[in-house]
Parts: sequence; structure tokens; C-alpha cells
Amino acid sequence: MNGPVASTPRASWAPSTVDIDALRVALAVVRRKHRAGHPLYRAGQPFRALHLVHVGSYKVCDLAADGREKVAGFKMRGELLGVESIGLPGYACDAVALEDSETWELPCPAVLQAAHDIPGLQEQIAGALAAEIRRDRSWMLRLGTLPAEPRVAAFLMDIAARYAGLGYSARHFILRMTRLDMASFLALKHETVSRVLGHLTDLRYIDVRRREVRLLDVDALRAMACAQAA
Amino acid sequence: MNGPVASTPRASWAPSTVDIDALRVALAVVRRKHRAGHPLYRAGQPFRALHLVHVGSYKVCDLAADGREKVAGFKMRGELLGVESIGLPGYACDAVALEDSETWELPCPAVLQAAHDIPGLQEQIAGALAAEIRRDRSWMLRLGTLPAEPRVAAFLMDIAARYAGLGYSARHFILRMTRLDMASFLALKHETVSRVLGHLTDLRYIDVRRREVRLLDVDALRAMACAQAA
DNA sequence: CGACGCGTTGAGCAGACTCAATCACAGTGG
DNA sequence: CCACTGTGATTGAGTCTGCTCAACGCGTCG
Repeated sequence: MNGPVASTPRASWAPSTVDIDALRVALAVVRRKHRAGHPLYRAGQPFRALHLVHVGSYKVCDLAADGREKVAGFKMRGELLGVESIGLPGYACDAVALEDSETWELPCPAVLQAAHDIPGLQEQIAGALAAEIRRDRSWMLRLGTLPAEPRVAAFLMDIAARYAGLGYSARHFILRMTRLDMASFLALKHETVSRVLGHLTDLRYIDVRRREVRLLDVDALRAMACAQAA
Repeated sequence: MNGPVASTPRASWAPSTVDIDALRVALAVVRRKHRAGHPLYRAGQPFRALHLVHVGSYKVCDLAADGREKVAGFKMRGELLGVESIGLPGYACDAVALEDSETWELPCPAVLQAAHDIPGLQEQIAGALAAEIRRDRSWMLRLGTLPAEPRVAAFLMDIAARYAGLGYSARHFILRMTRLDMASFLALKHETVSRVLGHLTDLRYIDVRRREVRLLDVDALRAMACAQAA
């Protein structure tokens, strides 16, 4: 995610993953399914549980009072949903399934109890929240300092790395979100995203057919994602 | 102690504040002073403690491997520094004093122990981390959806609200950071920030003399900070 | 005093946006 | 089976906001 870091504890670097085994033994996990486009939760609904993505993927959408809206992130298998709402009476944002998906519900009281009882779990949870902060900050940095093209390149590299972490191909994958969602997350317009993908195709860095992406020149993409100039 | 927050759980809304009394009784707090421009910590230094701002203010700077840099936030009295590094061997970013400042050091092992022993503290800490996530997300939303002028207006309103929370005037205050820092945080160039402040002055919304700011028309500023168009 | 960092201001440029048309595809129903 | 429809994606032309480059003023501090 950040760089080629090896030999550090997982909870620090992995997306919002925690030690699932520890939680699974301690909690009575409820499975919840969501069809593509349907919400796992909406902003304002009572906050009573965290959710672990088990199948599929979700987007997290922040909303402002005046209607402005932005995709804050995408969550894949093994990642946690709802951590941003801890300490609030209701959820702070929306979580919507990008495809037919399934989560495990982790009720808050049970998690708190487990954090007390299971040694190390408290630290893992705090570590997962801190990792979420770092991930957000890392994207804030990119969105604030990179032009459109490197931004899209960085996004593709991020998705690729996460698929790789799940055992899927890092070179060939399906984008589960629309161009509009990508654009919102990247603070661009969907036309711009489309144009950039087109240009990356012209450069032979990638091959895109609608949602299907093939990375042809990972080194070039990585270089582009790091340098401010093209 | 915290601020005039009404009728909602404190840990949820306050900046990165926690129940300081609970921590103070449990921890042997060490005071650390920093002159303007000097670091409280730098990215990579061993992470052993959180820090509570007691006097003055700090900026938090994220850095990318390729040298890109961005101010991720500003911390004032009562706010926590270092939470983003929880679970890592070293700090994930820099924290630099904007003026002569002082922090209370909260050693990690002691905090963890206290979180075990003091009922509710664990939740408060998790709540503080979640609040940090929400604050970052809230700025990501603004930076992604607002043009330069509303962005600066929103920034001024944010600073004003935080000063008000500390018992200072919300109408008249000193910006502790340079235009460059503001610009970095707002993902703008410092010339743009300068121009926007100039324009807000022309509009009689504010009065600026270098770092000194007076808010003349708070309603207009608030309106500007919320609407995407001017 | 001189120097450097910070802040302001101006002119011109360019990258991303706006507006708009068109295309591809999946789902629906006749 | 295919026309119809709506959403998502692509592409083009023109515009504009914020950036770049540059000069200058102010203040502070060595």
C-alpha cells in the first residue's frame, strides 16, 4: 500500500483487517447479504455493529448537509465497514454493495467485550482504526499533489495490490465500481477518468474494456503514480 | 476542559480529545516543549507515545516516498497527536510546532494498561480515532467537491469553531500557520490562498492583516463554505 | 543594515471542467 | 425475437479556474 514494507505486523499495514479468527471465536456472527446497489447501512441509521466484508465489495459514501457527496473508499473481502461511526449513535456515512455481496455482522457490545477479554484484540482494533486513518491520509496526499493521470494510475495500482493480497491476479481484474464512483473517489469528473483510461491505453500501459482491466506495463504505471509530472 | 459541546457524547464530536482527567490520574505525564518550527516527532522515529497538545499548536505533515508532502491537519490545545501511528514501529508522519508549544506525553504501554483498567476509556480512545477518521473524511469531501474560495471559507470557519471551543473569540484570531501550510492543507497554491483571502476582504466578509483575521460576515462565509458555487 | 522568509499581486497558460452528442450494453416487455 | 429504454462509457469542442512564473513589499532576525 504505502511502499514495499515487509516484516511488519499485519494489522498495521493490511487494509482495515483485524484478526478475524479471534473475533470469530468470540462472536456470534450474523451473515447479511446485499444485492448490487443496495445499502448495508445509510448515514443516520442506528449504529450497532461493525461489518466484515466476506464476499463481494462495497463503496463508502460521505455526504454533506447540502447534498454534496463523495465516495470515501472501496472495501473488499476481509476489510471492515463502519469503523468511522464508532462512538456515534448513528452511522456517519453510507455503505453500498457494488455487486452481490455478503458481510459478517460484528455487534458492537460483543466486540467491546471481546476487546476486554482477548489479549491483544484491543490493540488490533486500535491498529485497524489507525490504519484507516493512514489510508485516508495517503489518498489525501495523492489527491492533493497529483494531476489526474497519476491519480488514476495510483488507483489502478492500489486495486491491483489489494486483489493480489486476496490471491487474485494483480494484472487482470474487474473494476466493480462505475466510472462515476471512481471519479468521485479520485475527485475528478467521470469524463476525465474515461479520457485518462483511454490515454493509458494509447500508451500501452493498460488495456481496458469497460470494467475489465489488464495492466500491461506495471513499472510505467508505478512511475507515473509517483511522479507529479507525466 | 473540552469545549461547549451539548447533549452528544463528548468523545464523538470533540476534535481528537479524550477524557483527559481519566488519563491524567492513570498516567505519569511528561511535559515536552517545542519552539516554533521544531518537530515533536518525525516520520520513522520510534513510536512510543501519544501526545496531547497543552499549549500552542502543531501541524501534521504527511510525506510520500518521492518527496511529495502535504499538511494533513493542524492540532490545537486538547487535541491528540500520534494516533495515526498506532500499531506501527515508527511514526507515520511529522508533527511540527507552529509556535512555541507544549505537549503532554502519553506513553503507549501506560495508555494500553489504562484502557484495560479504566471503564469506558477503551471506548473513548476508539471514539477519538473514529473522530479523526471522520474529520479527515469531512475534509476529503470538501477538498474534492469545493472550489478554492469556499474551501478557504470552510477553513476559516473550522478554525473559528475550534477557537470558540477553547473559549477564545471565534470572530478574531491569529492564524498560526503560514500561507504555504494553509495552501498545502487545502490542496491549493499559496498564491491562490492569498488571492482568495484578498477577495474575501474585498467582499467585506473578513479583514486580514497577515496572520491576523477578523470575521466580519460569518453568515456569508458559512453560506460560501457550503455551496459549490460562489 | 542586509538577508531571507513570508505575503501579495500581476500576466499568461494549461489542465480539468462543462456541455453535449454518441455509443455500448443489459434489462424489459411486446 | 427484437424494439425500446435507461444507465454507463466514450469522445469532442470550448471555457474557466487555479496554476506557473515573476516581481515586489513587508518584517523579522541575525
